[in-house]
Amino acid sequence: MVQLDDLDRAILRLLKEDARLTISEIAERLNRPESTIHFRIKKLLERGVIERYTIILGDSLRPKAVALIYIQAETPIIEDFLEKYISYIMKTLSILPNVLAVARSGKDSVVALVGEESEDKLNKFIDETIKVLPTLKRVEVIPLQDFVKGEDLVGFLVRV
Amino acid sequence: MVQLDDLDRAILRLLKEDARLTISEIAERLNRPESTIHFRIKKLLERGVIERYTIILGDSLRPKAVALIYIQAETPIIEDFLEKYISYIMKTLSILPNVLAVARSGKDSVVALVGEESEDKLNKFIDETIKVLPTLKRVEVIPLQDFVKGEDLVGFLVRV
DNA sequence: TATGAAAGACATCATGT
DNA sequence: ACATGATGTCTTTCATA
Repeated sequence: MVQLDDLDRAILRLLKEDARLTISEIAERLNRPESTIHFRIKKLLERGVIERYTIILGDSLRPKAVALIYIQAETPIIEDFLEKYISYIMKTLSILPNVLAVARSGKDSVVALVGEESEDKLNKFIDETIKVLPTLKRVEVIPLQDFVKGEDLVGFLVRV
Repeated sequence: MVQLDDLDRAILRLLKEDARLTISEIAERLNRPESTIHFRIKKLLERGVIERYTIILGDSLRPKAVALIYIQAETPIIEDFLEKYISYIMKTLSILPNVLAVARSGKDSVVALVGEESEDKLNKFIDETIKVLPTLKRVEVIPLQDFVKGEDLVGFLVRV
C-alpha cells in the first residue's frame, strides 16, 4: 500500500526529530538537491504518509503523575445496554481535560491515560471522578513512571 | 513555574493543530502583528514550553493492532536482583521496533505499548517475543481498539 | 514586552535535462 | 530524478515606543 524508499524514510526520520528543518538543511544532510527534497515532502503529504505537523510541549506543562486506568463495565441484565454503558463511560472520560487518551479494550472495557500535577491529585481524581461513574464493575490503576521509550508521549498529548 | 497568557495559549493551540502555520497566518487569525507572534514563539521555545516540532505519520504506516502489555517481574530470592530484572526487561523491549513505548509501573512491573500489522502478528509477537523473556511472573494483554481521544498517539509514536 | 519596517532567507513553481 | 531560475512569501532582526 505504501511504497517508501530509503530517501523517503530518511526524510521522515529527520522531520520526526525536528519538523522545522528547512528543505535546504534536509537537502544538505542527505546530499540531495533541494528540488528533490521538496518534491518528496510534497508527495509524502499528498499520500498522507505525513498526516500533519505538530508540537510537543515541554516539562513545565506536563502532568507529573500519569497512570493508565483500566475500566471494566458492569454486565447489564439487558445485553444491549452494555454498548450504552461503554459509550457513556468513554464520552464522559473524553471530556475531562486531564484524561489524555481513551480507547476501548474488548467488549466490556475501556482504558484511559490520565495525568495530574501530583500523585495526590491523581489519586483524588481517580477516586472522586472516575470511580464514581455509574455502571463500573472494576477499576484498575496502573501508574506509569520512568518512560524508557516514547517518553514525550505526554508532551504530545497534553492540552493547553 | 510557567506563566502563559491567553495569547501564548492561543498560539500553542494553533501550532498543536498545525505546526506548519506560518507566523503571518497565526498573526492574522489572532489579530496581532507578525513581529509579536514571532517574539512569543521565540520565547516559548527558549523557555522550553514548546519542546520541539514533529510530524504525525498517517494510517498507512501505523500498526493496525495495538495493545498494552502489563508485565510483572518475578520476585527474586536476592532482593537486589529485581532491579536487574526490570531494567533488562525494559531495555530489551525498548530495542524492539514494534514496541512503541515502555514505562515502569511500580516496583516490579513494566508496561509496554506494542503494535503490529494485524491481530495475528501481534499475538504471535507477544507469545514468541515477550512471553519468553526470562524472569517474568505475569503478563497481561490489554488490546486497544477505537480510540476516542488521543487517536493519533500511534501515528506519533510509530517509527519509520 | 510590543510594534512596524526593511533585509534576507526560503518555499514554490515552471521549464528543461 | 535532478538542475536552474524567477517569484512571491515568510522569517528575522533591529530600532523605537
